[in-house]
Amino acid sequence: MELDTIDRQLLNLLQENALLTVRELAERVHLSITPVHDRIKKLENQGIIEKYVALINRKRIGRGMMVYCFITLDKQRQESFQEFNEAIRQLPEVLECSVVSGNFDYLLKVIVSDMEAYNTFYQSKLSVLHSVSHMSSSFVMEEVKSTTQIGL
Amino acid sequence: MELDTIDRQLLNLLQENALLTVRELAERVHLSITPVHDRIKKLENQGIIEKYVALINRKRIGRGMMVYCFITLDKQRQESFQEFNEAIRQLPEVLECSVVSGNFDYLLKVIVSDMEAYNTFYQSKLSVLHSVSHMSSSFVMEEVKSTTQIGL
DNA sequence: GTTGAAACCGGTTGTCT
DNA sequence: AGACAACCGGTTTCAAC
Repeated sequence: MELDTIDRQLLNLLQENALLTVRELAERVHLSITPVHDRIKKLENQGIIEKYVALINRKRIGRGMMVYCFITLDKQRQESFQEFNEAIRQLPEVLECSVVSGNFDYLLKVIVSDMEAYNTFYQSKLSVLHSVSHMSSSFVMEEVKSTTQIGL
Repeated sequence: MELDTIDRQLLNLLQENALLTVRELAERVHLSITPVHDRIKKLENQGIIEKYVALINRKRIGRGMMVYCFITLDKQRQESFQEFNEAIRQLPEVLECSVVSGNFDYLLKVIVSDMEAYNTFYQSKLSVLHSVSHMSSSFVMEEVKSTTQIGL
């Protein structure tokens, strides 16, 4: 169950590039192919490695705008959160949504093509949700860092 | 340069699962292997597909805490932003960092093991940066949605 | 665009130490 | 647990249509 140094190295390498061959991985961690193969399968079966995905460049496919959205719900109704969560999961523009502590209830990361698209999204998909009581938007002007790699 | 329906389908499929074989992809988009192979290579060469990575479950490797951090810089000094950007890129705990519009300058997504680790990170790595003038933290209590897939 | 063939390479498995 | 070898299935390239 516990990860040793080799496992951590493998996870670091695979988070960087999932196409590395078992042979290459084996060379980098100074083991032979078999144990590396077994370790990777184990990490997959344990659910530590969740999936392998392609990351695409959003700007090159016309998704130049990224916006963080802060939302507060009307907490009068008990079912507000459930309803809101389910609605959000259906929206492809929302890549991340978390319930957070602080001055608002939710923090969303939204990706759209431009300001016009954001306006449409905002007015016809977000503000339309009954449970929303307050919203505010913060537009991304520069991405200083963006990675999926959890350092180990 | 423009993406057609087939390209978008391929990107959707590969964003969901990068291990799909060319044969499987070909079946799903109703083409033969050759053009699908060529299209994928083209998307890679154009930089539309940036990389293939393994996504790992942070909770299963002891990174149970996620925090959004809002930072305002002291703008007296011209070089503040450059310095801060470079410092942030070196911190493995910071997965995302953006310059944003609104009441603060930066929004960071930070991943650590627990509150103690966050406290250490906060005090010895963030507040230590000269350019920082104000900080506030918002702790993630529930991840409603978390995906890398940009819907096409 | 499609099909089919060939070469090559990596994953996978079994067996050995 | 790690090393070695054989097999299978995939990718990749090519030719022809």
